[in-house]
Amino acid sequence: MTESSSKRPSDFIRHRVAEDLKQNKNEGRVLTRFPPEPNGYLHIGHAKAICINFGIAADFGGLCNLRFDDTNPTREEEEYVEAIKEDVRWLGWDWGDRLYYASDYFEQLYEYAVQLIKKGRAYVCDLSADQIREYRGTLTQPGKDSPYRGRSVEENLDLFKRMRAGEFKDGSRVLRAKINMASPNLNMRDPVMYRILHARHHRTGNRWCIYPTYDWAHGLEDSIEGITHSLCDLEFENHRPLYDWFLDQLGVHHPQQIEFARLNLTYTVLSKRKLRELVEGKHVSGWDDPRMPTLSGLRRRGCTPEAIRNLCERIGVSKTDSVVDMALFEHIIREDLNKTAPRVMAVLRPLRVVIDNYPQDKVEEMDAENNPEDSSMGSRKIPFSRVLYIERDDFREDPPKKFFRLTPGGEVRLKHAYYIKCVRVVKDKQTGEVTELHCTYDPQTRGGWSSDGRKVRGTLHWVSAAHALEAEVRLYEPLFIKPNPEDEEGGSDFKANLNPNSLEKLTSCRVEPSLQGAVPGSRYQFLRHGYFCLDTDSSAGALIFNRTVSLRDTWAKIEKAQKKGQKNQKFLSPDGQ
RNA sequence: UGGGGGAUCGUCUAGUGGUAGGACGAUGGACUCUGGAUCCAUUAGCGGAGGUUCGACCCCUCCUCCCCCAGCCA
Repeated sequence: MTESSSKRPSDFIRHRVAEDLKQNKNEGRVLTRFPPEPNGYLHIGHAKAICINFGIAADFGGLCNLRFDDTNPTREEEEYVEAIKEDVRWLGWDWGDRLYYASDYFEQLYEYAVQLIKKGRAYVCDLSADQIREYRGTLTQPGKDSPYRGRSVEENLDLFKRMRAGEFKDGSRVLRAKINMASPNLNMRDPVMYRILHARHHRTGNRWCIYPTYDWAHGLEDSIEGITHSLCDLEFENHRPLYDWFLDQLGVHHPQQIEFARLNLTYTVLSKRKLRELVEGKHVSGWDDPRMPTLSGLRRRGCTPEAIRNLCERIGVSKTDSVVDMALFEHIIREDLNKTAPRVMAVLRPLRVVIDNYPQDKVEEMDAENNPEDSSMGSRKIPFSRVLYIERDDFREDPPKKFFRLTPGGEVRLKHAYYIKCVRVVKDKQTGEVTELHCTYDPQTRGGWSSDGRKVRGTLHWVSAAHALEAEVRLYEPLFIKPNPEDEEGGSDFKANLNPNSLEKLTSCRVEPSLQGAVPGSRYQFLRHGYFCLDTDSSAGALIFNRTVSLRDTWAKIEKAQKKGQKNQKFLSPDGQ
C-alpha cells in the first residue's frame, strides 16, 4: 500500500474500496479502468475521471486499464486513439501494457449473446427503431411486448447468426434482452444488445456488421478484464440494474459499478458535442485552441499536468451536481507556475522612454534573478541602454489616487536597473497621444537600490529598445460571458453567450533578449503580467506567446473600485441621499 | 401523477448522535525591487416543518427544490 492509502480515505468511493479491501473482496485486488470512446478529444472533465480511476488504483496498490470503448464504428476514428493516449500520458498516468479495445472482445461478446439466447433471455426483434420507441411506453406508462418476443430459441439463434452473416439490412433487426417491458426503469424494457451496422470499423475492418450497444458490452468488458470497481458518472446510475442483470444472467465476474458527479466549470462547456460544435462552427481554431477546456488546448495554453491533477484532487469526489469556480483552477495554475516558471521581462504595449542623462552608446548588463521563489534557478544578464520601452499602462500624465507608477516629475524603479524620473512628455500633436517619455536616471541606484534610504513605491518592468526581441502575445479571456453558458433565454443556445473578446492578439510586443531560442511549450512568468507559454506555432524568427493566466492584479481591483465610487458619487443627490 | 439520485459558507468539500472544519472567492491589514508571492485577520453555511433523544447536519415522518432516464449514442 502506498502512503496515501494509510491516510483516512478522502471520499465516498475510497471509503467503499477500503471497506471492500477490509472484507477481502476480490482477493484484495483493485483494478479500475478508464474507458474513453475514441470519437473526440479529451477535456478536463475526462481528467477528473482519469484521476479518479488511476488515482484510486494507485492509492490502493492496484492498477488501472486504458480501454477504448469502440463499439460504434460510425463515429469513431483511429486519429482520436493516439490523441487520447498522448493526453493520458501527458497527465502523468501509466497503463503499462494494459491497453485494451472493446473491439477485441467482439467474438467473446457474441458468444455471451448466444448463451443468453439459449437461456431464453434474448431475442431477435424485427420492429423498426420507431416502433421500438412506441412499444417502449413512456415514463409514466408501461411498454408493451414486441410481437417477436415469443420467438423460439432455435429461431432466435438462426436469425442472430444470419444477422452476423450480413443477410439483413441496417436497422431491420436487433437483438434484445428479454427483461420486463413494464419496468419503471426504461433501461430494463428489453434493451437493444446488437444493431446491424454495415460500417467499417477502425480496427476490425469489415469483419462485423453487427455491433454491441454500450449497455450490453460495457459490463462484460469490465468483467473480462477482471475489473473490481467500475467508476463512471452519475448518468449511468439508471443503467446499473441492467449492468448487474447481464452479469448475473451470465454468472461471470461481477465488478461493482460506482457513480460520481462529473466535473463542471464556470465560463466553459464540458461536453464533446458542444466542443465539437465550437470547432466545426469555427468559433475556435481547433480542438487544441488555447481557449478550449480540452487537455490539448490547456497544454497549448501553458497549463501544467500537475495543475490539472491538483485541481482534480482538490475538488473532491461526490454525488452532488456541482460547478467548480474557474477561479479555483486559475489559483492552482498560478500556485504551480509561481514555483516553476522563470521570470522574464516583456513589454506588451510599448511606450518609448529615453534616458536623457545616460550615455548614447553605453550598454550595461544588469543581473536579474530567474525566480525569487527558487534561488537554484539562478540568474541572467539583461542589457540596459539609453532607449527603453516600458508598459504604456505604467505611465499616467494625470494619475489617480494610489497610482504608484510613472508620472510627470515622479520617480520609479526599473526592475533590476535604476531609479528614473520623468522630466518631459512628448505627445502627438494631432491625437494628443503620449508617444515618448524623457527621463533621467540616478547612477547611484544601480541594481535598483539607493543608499540614502529613499522610498520608491513603483517598480516597473522594461526592455532595452535596441536589444529587445519582437513577439506576438495572445491574451485569452473566458470563452463565454456567463458563468453558466447554458443560461440563455432568447431561444438560441449556449453559443449566444460566446465571448467576442476571448482572444486578443498583440503584435508589437517586446521581450528581453534571453528569450532568443526559447523552445515551444516553455513557460515563463512575464513580470507583473502573468504566466505565458511559447506557442507551438512559434518559430525562431517569430515568437508567439499564449497567456496561460494573468497574475493577481490588485491595482486593477483598486482602480475598478475607484471608478465605481466616482460613478456612485455622480448619482447621489445634492443632499447626499 | 413512473423510476433513480442529490441538497452543508457565494463556490467546491469534510464531518454523519456530543463545540460545523478546510480550500477558493470576497473584504481588511502586514510585508515586498513583481500592486506578484508570502503572512495574518474578517466574512459566510447544515433547504423547510414536525418527531425521537439529555443532546440531531447526522436517526424517523412529511414537504420543497435540483439533476438523470422514453438513442438501434456512450
